Amino acid sequence: MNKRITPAAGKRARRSITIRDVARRAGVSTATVSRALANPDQVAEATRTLVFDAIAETGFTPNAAARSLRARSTKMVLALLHGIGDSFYTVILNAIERTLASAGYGMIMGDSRSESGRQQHYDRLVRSGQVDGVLLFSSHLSAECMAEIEGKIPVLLVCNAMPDLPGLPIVEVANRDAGFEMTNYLIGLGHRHIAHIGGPAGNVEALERERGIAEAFAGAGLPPENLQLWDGAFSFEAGAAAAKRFLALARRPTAVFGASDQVAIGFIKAVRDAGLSVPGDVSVAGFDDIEYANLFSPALTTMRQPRADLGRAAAENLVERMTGLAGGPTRTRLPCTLVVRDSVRAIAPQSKPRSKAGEAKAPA
Amino acid sequence: MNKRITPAAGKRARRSITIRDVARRAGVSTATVSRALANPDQVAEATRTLVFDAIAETGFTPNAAARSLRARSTKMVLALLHGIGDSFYTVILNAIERTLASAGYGMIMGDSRSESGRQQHYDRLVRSGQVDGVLLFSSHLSAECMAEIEGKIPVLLVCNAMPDLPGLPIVEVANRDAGFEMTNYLIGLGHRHIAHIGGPAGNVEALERERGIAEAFAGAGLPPENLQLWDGAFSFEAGAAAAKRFLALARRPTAVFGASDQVAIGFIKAVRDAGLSVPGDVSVAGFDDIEYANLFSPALTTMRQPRADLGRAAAENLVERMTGLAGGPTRTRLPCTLVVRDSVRAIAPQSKPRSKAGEAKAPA
DNA sequence: TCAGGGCATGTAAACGATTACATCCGTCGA
DNA sequence: TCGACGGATGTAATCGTTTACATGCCCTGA
Repeated sequence: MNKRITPAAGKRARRSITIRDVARRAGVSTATVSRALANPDQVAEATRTLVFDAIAETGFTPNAAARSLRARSTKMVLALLHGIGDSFYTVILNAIERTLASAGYGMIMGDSRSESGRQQHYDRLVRSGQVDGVLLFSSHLSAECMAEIEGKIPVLLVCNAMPDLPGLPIVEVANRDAGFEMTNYLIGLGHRHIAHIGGPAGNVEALERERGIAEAFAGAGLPPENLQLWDGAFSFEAGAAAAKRFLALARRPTAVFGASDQVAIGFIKAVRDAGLSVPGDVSVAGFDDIEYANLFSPALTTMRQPRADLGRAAAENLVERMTGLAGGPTRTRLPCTLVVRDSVRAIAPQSKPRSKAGEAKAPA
Repeated sequence: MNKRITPAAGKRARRSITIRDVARRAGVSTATVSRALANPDQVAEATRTLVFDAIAETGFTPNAAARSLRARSTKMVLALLHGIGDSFYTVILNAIERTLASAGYGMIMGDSRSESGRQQHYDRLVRSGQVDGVLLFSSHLSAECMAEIEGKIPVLLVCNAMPDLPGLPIVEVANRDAGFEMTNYLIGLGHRHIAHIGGPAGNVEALERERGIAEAFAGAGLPPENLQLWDGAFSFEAGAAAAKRFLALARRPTAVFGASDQVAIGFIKAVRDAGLSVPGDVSVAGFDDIEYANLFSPALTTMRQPRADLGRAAAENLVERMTGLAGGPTRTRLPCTLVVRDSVRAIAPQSKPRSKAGEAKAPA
């Protein structure tokens, strides 16, 4: 009953506990142990407890490498970002990790900034069969790599459509609708002259929003020249740059809509440094609803992206694909919600002497 | 010379390209291919090019599972956090990923919040030999797991000393010095009544800082009752709670030092909601220098933690341990730097009628 | 001429699981 | 009573590398 430890045992590098040890101890074959672990109801009740006891006594944990080698599956997912530091993604990642873990998957995090052959590093990672699935946030694998794993390893885009990868499934936000709703809100508050600070050049998500913005603008019968769509980026700096542009304008928009909260905050800071007040002199809306949106002064009116939901949806969708269960929808769009705070205000009705006789709502 | 593809080849699930294929193509043995890859100078020049050509032609990538199984090393590291969403850690993680990747390691990110057997999940991950090293941020592996991997898999703490795990190597910031320096700075500005909003109960890092604070206070010959060390946490809410406490005080400190920027911001928000101004009525300093410290109004005076350096140091240290190269120092403390912005101001010399005759410096 | 020492390479045994196939045994229906 | 069947288990091949050991060769020094 008691295990004797041979005198030499302490000396030699102790071999790890394998399925054989368990099998021997339980008096069964390794096949039975493996089955007891993978399909418990395939082995007889009595044998099963025998096996589980032996496992508990030996402290056995199946070796992941051996398992992967034989079963051709690693239970790992690669999440590839472009800059891990971006606080927007952390909430999404959090939800992804949670969902993956409860499905038994681990998450490898990679950053594909191109310096020092980083992309090559992650190419190799997936080509060497180290992951069962890939989540692409704002970055690519190489084209060859994508071609090689096509049909073998599922790839899913998160919040970042890629025009050059049309076939890939994607989980994102209903960008058009979000742009539409925010613009309607601004128009409803009396704003007739609006600017949007866009995302980085070519960003499909931001373009979609602009589409929604333009549609709302046109839908309200406002003249297109009153809508300015500036190019930008999702950064603070882009907000500051837009502010410079804004301040130089002879006739300034009464409301500015940023492609992200960071942009909006950067804009507000810069515009305030120039002596203007927000929302006194100009209303500013953001996008995303990051943590600081509510802590900033003025607290930011913004469109909330349901980041936890996005993460969960992405992970669930990917898991379905990895387990071969048909796979969820190929394009998932979750709705945003308008969050009203202090950085946007209704416009005083002393707006420009209007030549066209439009509406004439009574001010509050 | 040309490879003929058998008619059936398209039908059957195509076997992956193995080292055998390369060996056959190059006319050498698999051992030679393996050697050409691992120790290029062990094989003759001519053979080497033969092998590399064959690799290029076949598009071979070594299978990670097989390699790990045989070589007993996965080139993977687990970074275990307690809440991935914490923006403080993302910069550190960024640096870690960068450093690990350039050393050929991948990074698995895990969150050990205890819900739904998460800890068990990551215990299993490391026990199954899936990683070569572990970085612990603010969380534990189970005690049994720690015992099991002791001496086999290096574990390193990052910015989070654990009183119950005394033996582990750690990379952190020089907390005592940081507390000391900030306090001296405040005292130098004329503050004689200071409060510190501490970290969560039992947090060693925050306690170290308090030690530095108390030493600076005592060193300046100030009465200990003028220093208040409140318990708290690193969150916004903790800042707001501290504000409530602060506002209820009959005689309020003139400077409040938060254990994190989030705490400081939470404090400022709450105190301002109550009608006070910062730094007009009370000076507030933070800790960390997160991104928003500079964007907040007033821009936060704070101690900067060199997060990128911390990450790099941690990763480098761990890599040394994993490769068996003796291993870096067991306790690394990087210095913080004082960042002066707008939330702290020199105190007007109309301070309380002092009973004790202390110093009598001339005001500026 | 030959032993011996390197070097380059090949042979084949691991690594530790999964799983197709074989085997055994008890039961049931005819 | 016998054959068929099916459930539980065992046997052994397999996954794709790495690496200890063996081999063959050339060269050098005695």
